[in-house]
Amino acid sequence: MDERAPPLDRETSAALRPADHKTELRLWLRLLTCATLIESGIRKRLRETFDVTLPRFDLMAQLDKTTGGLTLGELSQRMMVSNGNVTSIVEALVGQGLVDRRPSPQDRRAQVVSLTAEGRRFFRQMAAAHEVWIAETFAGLTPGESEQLMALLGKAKLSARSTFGEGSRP
Amino acid sequence: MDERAPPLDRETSAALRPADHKTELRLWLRLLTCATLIESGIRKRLRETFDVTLPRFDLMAQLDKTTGGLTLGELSQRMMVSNGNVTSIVEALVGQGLVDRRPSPQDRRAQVVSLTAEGRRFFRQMAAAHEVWIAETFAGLTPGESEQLMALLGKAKLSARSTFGEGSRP
DNA sequence: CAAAATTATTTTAGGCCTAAAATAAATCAG
DNA sequence: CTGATTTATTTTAGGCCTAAAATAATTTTG
Repeated sequence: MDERAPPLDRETSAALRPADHKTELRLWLRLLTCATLIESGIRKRLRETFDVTLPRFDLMAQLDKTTGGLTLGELSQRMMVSNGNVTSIVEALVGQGLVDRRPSPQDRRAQVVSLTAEGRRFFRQMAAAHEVWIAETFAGLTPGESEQLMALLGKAKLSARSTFGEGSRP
Repeated sequence: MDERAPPLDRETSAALRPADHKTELRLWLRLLTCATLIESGIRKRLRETFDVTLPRFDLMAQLDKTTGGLTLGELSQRMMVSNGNVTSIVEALVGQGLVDRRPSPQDRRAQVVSLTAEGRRFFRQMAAAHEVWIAETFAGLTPGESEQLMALLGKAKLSARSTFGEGSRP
């Protein structure tokens, strides 16, 4: 009996070899590069123009979207950062007088955070500039392309969520 | 003479009002959410499976792509992080015996960093798992969609680079 | 009701990250 | 060649971030 294995055809050997996923890898790197590039740019402009950090801006943005404030836990979930992290950012913003923090009337464990009048004024000013910067960032895409990108990222988000589980932010 | 201004038609009033860029804003938030979601997932798996941090994995990935190593400056540029940051990550990896650092023969200011044999072995093992995780992450997209997303992110990258200036990584 | 489990937050230890200042070596200009 | 500039890295000060442990209040369960 012939002991040698028969030669494998192309399909079979490809199926046995661990599939390579270079395409997905490149896609991930490109997505990450885009995000990092924009994030650094925005961070720099916020610092230079308003002397504010990006996490503080983000936190204020969450508060500006609501009426009546948010608890630390809600902030943590929406910002997709850890609980303890929110504690310290809020601490800093309270120190700057931009944010208010008081115990929840319903739940004595919880703290409700909201923008002060000054905080809201300041945030709105920053938000206006921020909006223009972001528009500039994507100016190289036609409206149709932006729409497509939005849709594809929506699919990617669902796909990623299903592999890594819920990571908050609706 | 009639003192009242004539009523503005829809086009004109839209042109006078500062344009709103809610679409681009939503696009940016979605891009950021995707990146954060995937990054957190990968970070967690790297920690649980290999007890390694993402920045260390990234640094080793850069080294694995080259022969002959990279200087700290090259690493900093390719990883899109600050110089001082690279110094400390390399420091940690040298301590773990995964990476080698020695003065450049050409330039006495520069240090050349490369993977040790153990580092390369370990990285290759991680890279195999990482590749599968990323493939899983994008499994919800058809090949055609991945290709489209890749192209659109390419345009977005160019556009962002042109507004924020070069942020390295080709 | 009281013990157990859950939930909201804070604390702790440690790593990542940046900007800006400080070193030190290489290159340039006269 | 020498002073001035540029380049590669390190150091410093401070902020962000996480995981895990600790508190404290609420809810669930037996």
